[in-house]
Amino acid sequence: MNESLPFEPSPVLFAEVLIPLALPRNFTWALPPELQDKAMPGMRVEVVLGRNKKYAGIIKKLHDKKPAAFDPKPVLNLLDETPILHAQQLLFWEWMAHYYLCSEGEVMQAALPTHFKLSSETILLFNDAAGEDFSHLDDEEFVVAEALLIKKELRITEVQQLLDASHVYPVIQRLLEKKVCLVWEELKQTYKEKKETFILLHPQYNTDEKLADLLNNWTAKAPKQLELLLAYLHLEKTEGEVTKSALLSKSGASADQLKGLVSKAILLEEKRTVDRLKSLPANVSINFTLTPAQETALAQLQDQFSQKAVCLLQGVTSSGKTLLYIRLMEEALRNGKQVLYMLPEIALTAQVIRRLREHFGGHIVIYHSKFNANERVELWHKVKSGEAKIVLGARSSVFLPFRDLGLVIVDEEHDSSFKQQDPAPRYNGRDAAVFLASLYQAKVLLGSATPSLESWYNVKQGKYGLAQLTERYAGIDMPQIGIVDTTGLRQADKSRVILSPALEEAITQTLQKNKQVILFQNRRGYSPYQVCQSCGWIPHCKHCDVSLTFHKLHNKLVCHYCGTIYPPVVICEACGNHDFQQQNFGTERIEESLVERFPHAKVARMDIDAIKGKHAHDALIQLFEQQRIDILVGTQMVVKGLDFDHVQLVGILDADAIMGFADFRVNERAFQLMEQVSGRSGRKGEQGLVLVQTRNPRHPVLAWVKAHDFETFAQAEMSSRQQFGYPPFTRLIQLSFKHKTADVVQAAARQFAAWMTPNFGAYLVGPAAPVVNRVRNQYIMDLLIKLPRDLHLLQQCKDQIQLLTAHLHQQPPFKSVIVTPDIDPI
DNA sequence: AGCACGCCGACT
DNA sequence: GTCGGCGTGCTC
Repeated sequence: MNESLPFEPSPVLFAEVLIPLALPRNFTWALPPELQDKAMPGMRVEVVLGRNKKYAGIIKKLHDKKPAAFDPKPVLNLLDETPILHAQQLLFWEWMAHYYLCSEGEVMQAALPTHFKLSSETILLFNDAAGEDFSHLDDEEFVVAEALLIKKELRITEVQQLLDASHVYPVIQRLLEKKVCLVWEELKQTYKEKKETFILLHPQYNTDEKLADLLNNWTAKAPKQLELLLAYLHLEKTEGEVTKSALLSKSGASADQLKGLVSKAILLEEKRTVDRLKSLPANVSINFTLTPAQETALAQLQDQFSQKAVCLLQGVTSSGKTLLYIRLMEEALRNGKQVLYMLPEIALTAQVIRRLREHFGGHIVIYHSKFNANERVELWHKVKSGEAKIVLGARSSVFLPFRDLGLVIVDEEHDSSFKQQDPAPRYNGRDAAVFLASLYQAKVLLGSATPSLESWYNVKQGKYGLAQLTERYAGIDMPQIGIVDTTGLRQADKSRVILSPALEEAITQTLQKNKQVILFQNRRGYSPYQVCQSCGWIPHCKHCDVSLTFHKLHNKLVCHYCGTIYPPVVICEACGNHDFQQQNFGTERIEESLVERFPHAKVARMDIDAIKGKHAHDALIQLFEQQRIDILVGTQMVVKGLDFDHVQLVGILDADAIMGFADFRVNERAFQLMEQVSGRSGRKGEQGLVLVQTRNPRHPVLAWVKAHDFETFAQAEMSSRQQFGYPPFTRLIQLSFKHKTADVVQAAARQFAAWMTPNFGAYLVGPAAPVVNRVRNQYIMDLLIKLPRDLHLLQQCKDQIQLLTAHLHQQPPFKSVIVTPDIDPI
């Protein structure tokens, strides 16, 4: 019966496991017989890596090929009974690691909620073999040894409580040497279900009669308890169920009074597991009609989706793109599919959420950076089971384990915040979403008023479908744009002008009409700093090649690159003078001068410094919506995801700061930004006005913005991109080399470039030192590669980069040079 | 990412 | 003479 047949599948013996680390390749563990028929890809396993470090890894593959080069260690445990993700996630992670040149472990690290990752905790075990003779121990060692003898094991935190927390490690070290104890690592499950105590009426009063009996015969004693009981009965009637905390806070009773009722067996306490994500009724209400223009666009999209996986919806600001999204989402829902709606984090405002909740209620879940780890685990499960139908989230929501994804919407698709900059994986959420969708045969809708040139190119190539909305909703005109030439204008103190007379006049008029004003200030290059009045010296960071930003609120200097905080400078390091001034050209300074000039207007500031936490942001938006603020000054935040009905005037205070960057995307960014900003002006009722202050009024971008002419802009920009060999006509890869010695990075980068030259010499730019050439005491060199659009060449180049990086690390002088590839840098 | 091993400087 | 710094390499 059980003889082995020649074609019988061999038993699965090994598991390729992903570990949340930047390992160069995936590792393999052996599955002990008792786990072999339970293990499945996507389940977490407990494994030991190295001496005794434990990790929760994820099984990627099961196989029976014994590795030749090493003897795999055994998997200790299966941590899940069912996989925590779908097969698509593993494929998605693999693609991302390959495409963005990082390890699958790094992708896993970014993808999984922290509580799935489990941290290991060091445990001290008593070594029975050492015996109980502690005479050779000093006082502190003795204390720990005694405790260990009794408890047999201690965690580090417990040892810290036993001793003076400052020096537990040396003591543990000595105990280890004297063999009194052993260490072991234990995996700690950090996800905790949320429990809440509910209050119930004791079953002995389960009929009205018995209850009435109890109330009628209440003794004169304990009137407070009677009061509490009545409060309970009221709450129970109105809310259905009563939690302990709600009862106590609403009745104002004390915990002791409740305890009294419980001990008399009148009320009962019961602990129940509850859901952290409050659920709303899950009904769909689509109760609006589309304009003819919207209907046409919707039909176009539906038509194109029959042939194309990705469509672009280009619609001018307030053309009602969201209504089309809602229609498509509803359609996906009707087909039993899930929807991922991605937008830039900063645009994920209460206003946007409220608007979608109106239509989809409890079908929508939100995923953003303010979520805590426990909430993320619960959301993960809801998405995996398919219970959550629509996910509204930022970049990282592409990692959620969709069961049956039917539609992905990437709103504000051009936004650069979809690209993750710092820790690997340096992925673009929009592009990753397109790939993810392909795994589910789902459709992707990219939406923007000012599409990225990459997406526009894909439309022109026929790869993406297109629908356009060229007029604003409800027949509002596009705002009128005025260019204010500030050349020659100077403030009394000779500093650059903040408010031109023209803008001041426009503000006055707008305020007179009881309308609101938004003033936009690009933050870059406008951070407050300290400067010596005698010699112009500016304090710099000790570890980075940047000047320090002055934070007025905390009266501190801060390095925005490494985060180091310094006290304000009093003595100039260059000339010894004591004459320091704070230059603050930021929104703060603008706010000050507005208050001065418009003393009766209510002015508020919205930037990272003024907004602490999401709630302050939402609160400020509400105040502005309710017209309790007249003038709102801010950075990017004021233009994303917000619609205000009474804004009549938008001022762009310094367009030169937007247009003056030395980077090939300046024009694209400038156009996008100004178009987005001006879109805030003129909603209900009349046409809005936008005033752009510049010293370069003939800049071509301004003309396109003035005409709201995306297509002409795109055409012009495309031809210059083509001419200079930039995306979308090429693919970029940026390599950063970092090392603590300037000469070493330089040599390494040059060496690397020299090795690349035979195959890719024509495409290299640099190596060169970036503008900020030292961060955290590491010198930096950048090498840019501009590849023609050719998938084979791209792959070849990536392979070559990985090979040469390994090769570089074999050269003794370059061993510790860090090489970071950035694919499709922004 | 940890962690151990190993080779050079500032102390008992 | 030793303690300890961190540079380097390895972990299935």
